[in-house]
Amino acid sequence: MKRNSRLCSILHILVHMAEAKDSALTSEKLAAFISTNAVVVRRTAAGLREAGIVTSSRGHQGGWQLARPPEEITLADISAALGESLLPFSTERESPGCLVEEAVIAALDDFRKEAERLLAERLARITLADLAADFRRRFELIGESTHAA
Amino acid sequence: MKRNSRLCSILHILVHMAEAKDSALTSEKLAAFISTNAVVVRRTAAGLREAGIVTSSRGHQGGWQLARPPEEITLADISAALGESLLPFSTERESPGCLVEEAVIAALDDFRKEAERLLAERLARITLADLAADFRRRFELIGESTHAA
DNA sequence: CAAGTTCGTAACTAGAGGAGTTACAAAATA
DNA sequence: TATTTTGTAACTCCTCTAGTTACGAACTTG
Repeated sequence: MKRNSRLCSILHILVHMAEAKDSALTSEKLAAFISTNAVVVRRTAAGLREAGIVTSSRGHQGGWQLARPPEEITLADISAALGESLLPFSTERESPGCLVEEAVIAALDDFRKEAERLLAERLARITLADLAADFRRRFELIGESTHAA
Repeated sequence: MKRNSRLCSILHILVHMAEAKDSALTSEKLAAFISTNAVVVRRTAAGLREAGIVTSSRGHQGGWQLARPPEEITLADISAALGESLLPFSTERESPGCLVEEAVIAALDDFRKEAERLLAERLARITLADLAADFRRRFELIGESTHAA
């Protein structure tokens, strides 16, 4: 898993979970989908579990599943669960008391607030089911997938 | 200068330049405003110069100035000159041929495109002159600034 | 023209952050 | 009970970026 591609990787494995329907997928299998390590998957997926997006179970036949139907999971939910802002610029005080800095920070904070609202609104329109449907459309057109769900 | 605060820092020194009107500010002075090193300022400001936002001159009385009136410099110009997307998530292929991945990447790329358009549109509404005006408003209210322009 | 300023840039160091890895305990199931 | 699988801590490794040092080039002023 390369840098800054967390959202992309997570969506990838979540769509695989959506396709797997009622059977659980192990961290090991999920990790293979995105060419990474099982521990990395558990680590990241733990955040999704806390957000109520996936569930995990141990032991035989254990693994990961969606906690609710993919129609009810939006990209906004997932993005929020990852806990990082999509706009990761920071507005930290460097020169306490400088009024120029205060004006700049005020403007940027306003912008960030508005921008995050806009982005979340857009992301909330896309569900995991939409992605899964697009996958199936591609599958029917081309007829193969290197690693089937 | 702390991580991910480049836009904020750059705006800070640009507003100082706007306030300095026709006299050039040295890298040394600009660096002090944002508690960093003169070389770091030159490095970053070089990008702004290439984008036609600032000019630099060497020797006595040399330093940095805005290349055009602050009314004509928008935050969108500056953000673009910094060369980094405000949405730094990446969509790299991990599993070539996987149709799930293709569907995810297609959706994210669409989202990114639309999001960048929206953000640029918002940033284009704010000019350096707006920030400078807000600074002066604050200055008149409180009446002091720890490091005057 | 000489002295002093200031930028331009290359080269290196240092530190932070995140992924990858190993190891092992805990829980679940067959 | 044996096996599977998650949970998590601890560590290494890699990459990115800021910070720093050093020195040459360009410019101004007296």
